[in-house]
Amino acid sequence: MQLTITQLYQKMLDQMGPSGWWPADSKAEIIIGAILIQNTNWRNADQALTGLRQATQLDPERLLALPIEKLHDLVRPAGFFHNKSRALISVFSWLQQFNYNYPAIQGKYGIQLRSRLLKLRGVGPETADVLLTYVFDVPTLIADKYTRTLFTLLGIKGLRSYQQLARLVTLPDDFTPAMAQDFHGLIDEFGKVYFHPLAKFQKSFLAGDQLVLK
DNA sequence: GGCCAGGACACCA
DNA sequence: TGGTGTCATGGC
Repeated sequence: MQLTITQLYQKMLDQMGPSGWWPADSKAEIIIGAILIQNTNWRNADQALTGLRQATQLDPERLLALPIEKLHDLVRPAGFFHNKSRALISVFSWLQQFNYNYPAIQGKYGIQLRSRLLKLRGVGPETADVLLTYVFDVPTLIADKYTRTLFTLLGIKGLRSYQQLARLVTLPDDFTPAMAQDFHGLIDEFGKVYFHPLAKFQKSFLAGDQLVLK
């Protein structure tokens, strides 16, 4: 059957229940997790997150106070430890200027917030959208690999890159932050089950569905 | 032992 | 704008 974005979200929610994403106890933990998970599996990222929690309680000030060698050692299990350590320092140093007042930052930058986030070292399109959605409560479609795979299987063509999907699709105006957060969680949870291997999609509750963009 | 996992960036045409 | 190589780790 034909589904709009909103109907797709509703169907996934009905079938799967709320995703509970992003699983974290604080904004800082979401930010750290979003950086550690870049091109890495969650097992590796979680190892690094656990180490950082023991060392800093995931407190930004304590993280920024770590000697660089110590930070490298803690981030190492997540891979790309040079890049990710630098990204953590870049993001939290910036946030520190605003005393980690997330609503104030969102208010200051408004719709320019995404482009501001993209200037931070180690923050690309996907991480920026994750931060917008889960840290700043700005509903955003996170056009990651799972989302592109799912949308492609639902009949949308030309989604080879992040930008291609991000340009093509934006969330409907009636999407609340909670809905956008849950939607991304549902897509990734779905992907982990049904895209290994790809053929399993044909046995899923979305088999045969087509996505219509407006 | 090769392959992959919820990217970002520099460099090139 | 779009394509390619590089950055690192741990589990399967």
